[in-house]
Amino acid sequence: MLQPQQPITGNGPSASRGLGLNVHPGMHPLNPVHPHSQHRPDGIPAGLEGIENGHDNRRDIKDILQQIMTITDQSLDEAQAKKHALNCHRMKPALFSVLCEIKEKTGLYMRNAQEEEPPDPQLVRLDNMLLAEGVAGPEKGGGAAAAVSAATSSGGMSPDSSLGHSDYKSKLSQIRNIYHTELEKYEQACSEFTTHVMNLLREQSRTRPVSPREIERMVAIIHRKFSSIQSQLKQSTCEAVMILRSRFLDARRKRRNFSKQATEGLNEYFYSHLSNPYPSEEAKEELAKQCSITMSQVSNWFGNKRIRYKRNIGKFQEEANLYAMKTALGATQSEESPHTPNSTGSGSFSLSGSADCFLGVPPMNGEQPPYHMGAQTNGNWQEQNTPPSATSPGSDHSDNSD
DNA sequence: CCACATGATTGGGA
DNA sequence: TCCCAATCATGTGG
Repeated sequence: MLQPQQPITGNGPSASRGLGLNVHPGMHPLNPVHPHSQHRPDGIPAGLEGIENGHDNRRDIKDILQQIMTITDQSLDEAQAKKHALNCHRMKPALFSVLCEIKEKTGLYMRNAQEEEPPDPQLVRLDNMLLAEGVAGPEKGGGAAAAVSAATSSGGMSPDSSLGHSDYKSKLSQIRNIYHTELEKYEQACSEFTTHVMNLLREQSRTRPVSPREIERMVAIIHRKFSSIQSQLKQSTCEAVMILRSRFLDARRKRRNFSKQATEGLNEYFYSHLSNPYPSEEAKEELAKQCSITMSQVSNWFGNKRIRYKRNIGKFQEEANLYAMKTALGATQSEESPHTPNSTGSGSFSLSGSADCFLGVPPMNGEQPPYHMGAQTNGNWQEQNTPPSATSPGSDHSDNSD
């Protein structure tokens, strides 16, 4: 493609002697001038004897540039050879100084002002989450276990769910392993690529000015690129963990009925405070402790209970009677009831409790509802929506609204 | 498998 | 923030 009329395989001595930095003042890196301005005939070095004017000089440089530009089109061997030839070319120092000049003029040196990259908040979030889940960070095994135990304790699950735990843990460690191998791969690729680029730059620094700062900057750019890939890995790992979590730990999906004692305790409270079945914070806490469930579960339970009781009082008559009897028995047998006072401000729980229940529980059979729960429930908490009596065909609590 | 029970979630209101 | 009401999703008994 290019036909150099002159041997580009200039020998070392001729190169250093020819266009040596000290020969052509215009080419001195410390005092660079534009390449096209170097046409002084008296500056012609020994290597260019035979060429009389600057016109040929320009041709010379043009040739070199062309060779450089086309070097990528050639095969590796070819390019390698050409590279070597160019490196030894007598005009190389001149080119170098010109490049220095261009670089200085275009201010490339200065462009590294912004190098403090702010930490990506998204990445930080992912890192934190992976750390919290026990995927990232040191192998402590505490992450998964802690998460599981937290979920269990809050769910009030029975120990039989430990089966799910081991499954969860093994799946999590699987994710963890994949994550770490991938991460390692990325890191290795990153460092390989970095060293490669650094070597390249170092080599290029022979022909063009490359400051260490530039190398640093390039390394930083490479790291940024790789870290964006890494953040994708982290993102997908997070997603996998979330899916795993939701599958194994989502309380809703893994709903467990409360234990019999827990339900009993809750029902006891409910029916003994039927007039105002809204446990205070302290009462909820107490119930939660007593039933080994969380406070929000207590709240949920009471919310569900109230609405379902209200919706179909007839259906709950029997249950109400049962608990009324229970509390009544407890109250009569021991004046001091074992559980804590309610905090509804209604004074002594035992009294109010039994009162609540007794008021509306005359007979023992819940079949006929001759008594009206609504009557004794002075609280208006259930008076509003009795209209849809369709749900309770058997119960005649239609008049409980008064 | 079906119907019902039940704990949890959600959206709106006060 | 609590509660209600509706709804979801699972548990359970027949």
